Amino acid sequence: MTRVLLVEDDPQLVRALVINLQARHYGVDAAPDGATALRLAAARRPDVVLLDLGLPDMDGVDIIKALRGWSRVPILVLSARQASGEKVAALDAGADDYVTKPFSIDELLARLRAAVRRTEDAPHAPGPLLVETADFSIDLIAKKAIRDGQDVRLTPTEWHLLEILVTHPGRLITQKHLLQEVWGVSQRSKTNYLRVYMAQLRRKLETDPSHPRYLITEPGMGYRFEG
Amino acid sequence: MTRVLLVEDDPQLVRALVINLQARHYGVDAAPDGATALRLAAARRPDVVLLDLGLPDMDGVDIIKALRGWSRVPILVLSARQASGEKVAALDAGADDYVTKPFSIDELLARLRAAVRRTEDAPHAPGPLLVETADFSIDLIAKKAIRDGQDVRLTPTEWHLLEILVTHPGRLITQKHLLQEVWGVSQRSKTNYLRVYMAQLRRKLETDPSHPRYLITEPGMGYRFEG
DNA sequence: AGGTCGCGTCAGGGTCCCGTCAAAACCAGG
DNA sequence: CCTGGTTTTGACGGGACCCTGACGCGACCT
Repeated sequence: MTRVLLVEDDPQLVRALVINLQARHYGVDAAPDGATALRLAAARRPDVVLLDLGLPDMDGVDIIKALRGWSRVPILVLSARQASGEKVAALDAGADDYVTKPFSIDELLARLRAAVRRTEDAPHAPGPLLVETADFSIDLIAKKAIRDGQDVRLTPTEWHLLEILVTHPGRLITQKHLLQEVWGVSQRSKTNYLRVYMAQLRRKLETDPSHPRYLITEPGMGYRFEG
Repeated sequence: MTRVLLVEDDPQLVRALVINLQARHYGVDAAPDGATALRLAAARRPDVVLLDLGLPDMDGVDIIKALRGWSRVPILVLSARQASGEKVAALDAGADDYVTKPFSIDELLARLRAAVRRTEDAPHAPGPLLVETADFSIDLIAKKAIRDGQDVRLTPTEWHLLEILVTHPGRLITQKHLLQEVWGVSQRSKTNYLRVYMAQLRRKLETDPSHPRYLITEPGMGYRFEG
């Protein structure tokens, strides 16, 4: 059974959608706000997320980013905003689709089927929520790094960088990609950023920062996390 | 470079989109009708398809079905029809997204980025992503070479050269082509580059570098990778 | 048999890249 | 306005990488 996480604060709309979804044999969890949504997403591991952007407690784009930090679950955004700027922001933050209210229920269901179909075709194992090594462990949901039983304090930039690396274990990530993702620039002239922050991360996580075991440099190309 | 196949019969819209796409460094092929579209899709293997449903020669849904018969390339549908029935039919036939005209160009580009991003994360075999031999194996997406269970460290130039050879197994690659691709020069006077770097690669990958089994020299012509 | 051409090998030097440190600029909260 | 933490710079030393030229060898041609 396909499990849907419905994130929506309007009880009336929730009721209507739940009825429709259950009639099509989807399993539905509902969350009225962002905090609940993130908690449920981690606990229930839905196959697809329906996300209303107009939530009381959090900005919608932040929810998308938070989810994308550890999961690649398809995200369909529902919103009353028709402005293209909103759409672009949500899609670039990692959403898969954007439907403006009011929408046809048939269309929504078709878009939902399309999103689910894609993940069936390419059965990517759902990303781990906890990355563990012999020396430290990274909790992607709680956004915490733990080393020798102690919490390691990471700044937002450090975390963003680390997140990209550990969610693609073994993969080489090019400097261009990292700069684009974390700083929004793709100029090769600012590789100092990378050098400084990689040094920070190694100092905080590696047992021997000058001979890193996990955060590996590939000269001239980029960096890689070895698990 | 990301290659887009644009299927659209309105020359004015084609022109506008081509300009916008090329400005963002996409490679664009254009097809004015369904038959051309299918031929180009097979010949050029685009990374994403922009498909107008209102073509002169074929029904749009049939084009989607024909494509889906052999390819999972993301398909973004453009259409003037707002009726949800059309959308449902297109999406259920295998389309990934459906944008109604008139659309904001920014939104279209954002949806296109979203579609491309998905395939990057889960690369569904545009070729073999893992090249294996009896002595070593090459992981093309992680950019890693492994020999006897050990990681082999390759420099950017070495990797670039190796990548070209192993992605065309058995094929002879001319010196001119290799020089052009890796060093941007096609002068035959600099074949020393090739000699030096081929020697490096053999030393790192072959069990008997002076009698290579995989990285074969074709005297006077070029090199070939034997799988 | 001698010559030529193309290839493999090696080592040195110049250049670019990376790690490191520290100071300046920035920002949010009190 | 001040303060602590964070991000952005700049400078520097060491090492990795790329280019280059020289040499030897074998194949092929004459």
